[in-house]
Amino acid sequence: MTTAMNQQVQDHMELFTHMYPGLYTQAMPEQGEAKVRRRRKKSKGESSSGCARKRKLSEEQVTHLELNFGNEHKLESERKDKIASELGLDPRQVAVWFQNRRARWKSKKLEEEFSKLKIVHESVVVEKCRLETEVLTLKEQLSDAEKEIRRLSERSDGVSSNSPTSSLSNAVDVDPPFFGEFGVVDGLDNVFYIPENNYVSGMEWGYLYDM
DNA sequence: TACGGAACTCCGTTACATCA
DNA sequence: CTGATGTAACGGAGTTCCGT
Repeated sequence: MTTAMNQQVQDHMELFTHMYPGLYTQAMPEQGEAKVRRRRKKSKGESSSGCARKRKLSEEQVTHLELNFGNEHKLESERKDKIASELGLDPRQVAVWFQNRRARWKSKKLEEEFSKLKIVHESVVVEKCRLETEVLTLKEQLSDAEKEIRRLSERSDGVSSNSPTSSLSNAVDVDPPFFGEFGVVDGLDNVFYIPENNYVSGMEWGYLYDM
């Protein structure tokens, strides 16, 4: 359909609304009838049998409603009547539009919230994987370190005066261990290992020594 | 204070229009 | 023609407010 035709149809519809303001509410019961309302039934061929119905609001009406919705999502009675009279709609239509708009807004908001949470969840999963890998690596290193300690202590059994422990300890007192080396603070109970792929900054190194 | 009714909300659903 | 999608409108249940 062309734009001109669209405009023509819209104009026609607007005129129609002004001429028959009650048309779209004819199926709506009065407030007192609320409790005896029945489920709507299919109305096959209703539109083709001369009983014209306007299903879509005009662009102008929607724009005006959107503007009002942007200001305030809730709709007080006075405001509803005002908007309805401004747009030539039934107040009930305005109320229904706001209700549906709130529902759309809510579901959109939920979708956005879901997307955000999904991103956070994905990054947490990645971090968890990384930490699990790190734990495995550290366990391996710990096992190696324990083996090395055992080996050194076995060797030191014969040479007590010049033990590797004391020499390692002396080395630590002078220089921090290079990456991939063992360090010892206050004896064998505090042997630690600096992996080659682990960056330890000067500050962190200081904390290690403060332990 | 308790109660009933009007008027509102939300949720789920239905009916219809439109489009690919 | 048909299925998917968007949206106006409905039905029901719950809540709030107000008069009696």
